[in-house]
Amino acid sequence: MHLNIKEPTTRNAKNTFEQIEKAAIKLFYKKGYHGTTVKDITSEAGVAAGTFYLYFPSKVVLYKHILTSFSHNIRKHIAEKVAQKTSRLDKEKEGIKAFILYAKKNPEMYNIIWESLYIDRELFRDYYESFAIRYVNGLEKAKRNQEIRDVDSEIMSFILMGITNFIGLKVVFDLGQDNDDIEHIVDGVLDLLKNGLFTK
Amino acid sequence: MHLNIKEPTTRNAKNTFEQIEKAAIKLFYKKGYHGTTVKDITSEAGVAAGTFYLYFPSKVVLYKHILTSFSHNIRKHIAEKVAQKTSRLDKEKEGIKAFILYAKKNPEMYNIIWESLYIDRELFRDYYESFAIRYVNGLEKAKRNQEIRDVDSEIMSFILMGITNFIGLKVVFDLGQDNDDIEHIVDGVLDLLKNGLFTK
DNA sequence: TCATAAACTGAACACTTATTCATATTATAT
DNA sequence: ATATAATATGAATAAGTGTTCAGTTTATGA
Repeated sequence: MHLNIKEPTTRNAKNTFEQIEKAAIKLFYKKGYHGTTVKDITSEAGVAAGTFYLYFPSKVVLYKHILTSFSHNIRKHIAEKVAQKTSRLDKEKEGIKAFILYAKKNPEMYNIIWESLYIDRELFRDYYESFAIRYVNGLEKAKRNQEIRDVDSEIMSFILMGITNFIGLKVVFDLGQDNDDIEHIVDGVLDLLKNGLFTK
Repeated sequence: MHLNIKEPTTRNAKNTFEQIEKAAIKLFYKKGYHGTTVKDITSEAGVAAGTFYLYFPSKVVLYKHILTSFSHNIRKHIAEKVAQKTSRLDKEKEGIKAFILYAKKNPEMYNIIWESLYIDRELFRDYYESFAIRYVNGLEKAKRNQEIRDVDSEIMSFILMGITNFIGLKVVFDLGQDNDDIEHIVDGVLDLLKNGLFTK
């Protein structure tokens, strides 16, 4: 996917570029993609409207650029954290924890990734489908090592993505209570993965 | 929440009203709220642009009306199905199944409910927070009956909502494979709730 | 120092779109 | 049958917004 973004060369230009990115992330989060005008972005960034088009050919390209960047960062962040652990249980725990902490620190991520469903449905599909594929690989490996039971990996990957996403949603939007005790929340998830929900 | 919708009285007017609703659901699903114009809706409904304003004071009010209606219907549908079962395990299974089947039959629901995050964040909050409260009540009762383990009900309710939502997402958007075998998918979820993920 | 390129400006343009309203048609009830 | 209310029309309006561009400022390198 070529976005035709003009990368800045000089230091000043790099700063302008970054100010525009930063302003857009802030505003897309706060007011959504459609609720944010190019004027809003350039004002927030402290530059003139025309400056926007020195770097980005259109508003939607800036959005895609930010989405791609977020998508990249969250994956990388989780992968790095998970790689430090050896057992699948520890990997799962670390992955969930990393996701939630990242979401808490970057609350914009949610709005921006989910909003892709209403801006470019293919991006949305790609994001979750490729995330799922990665997950399936990890689960298959764990199955071979007999660390996890003989589950349908693809279904399980969507289950696990659903859990982390909705727990993240709870934390980011502060739905319900006790959203500061991340350890407790992660333990709650791990408890289910270890012991199930029902009594025997 | 008063939407100031003018309910139609005569039979013909009722038909017009419904055509507008139907057209809007179709188009909001296909092109999103912002991608759909009032002209689009009235054309699809086969009426003139001005007719829209006989019934709805604005485009956003129509959206809220549809969202409220969907939100009502899905809850009622699940509640009815769940009420037929006695054990918590059967209730959970039936609830998940009902949600997925409803989502498959009404794929518009997803777009429309999730899009509320970008149209009226309070509606989004209310939807998930009240859904969670209902869930918590059910889980607390099951805990008292010792049908489920001593889990944090609120965390568990977001876990369960996340699972059903993302499994629904998979089915509706046909992500990955085997999205026609709903029984198999539901069994996959129940397997986790019964036995957890990890080997002992 | 000075020529050249890069970066920036902001008013103007072109287009879209939610909403209004004067007018016309259709249904209802007496 | 006819007055009245309900329903419908669609062109006009008014406001907003993504994008362009001619002109200006700033940085660079020889």
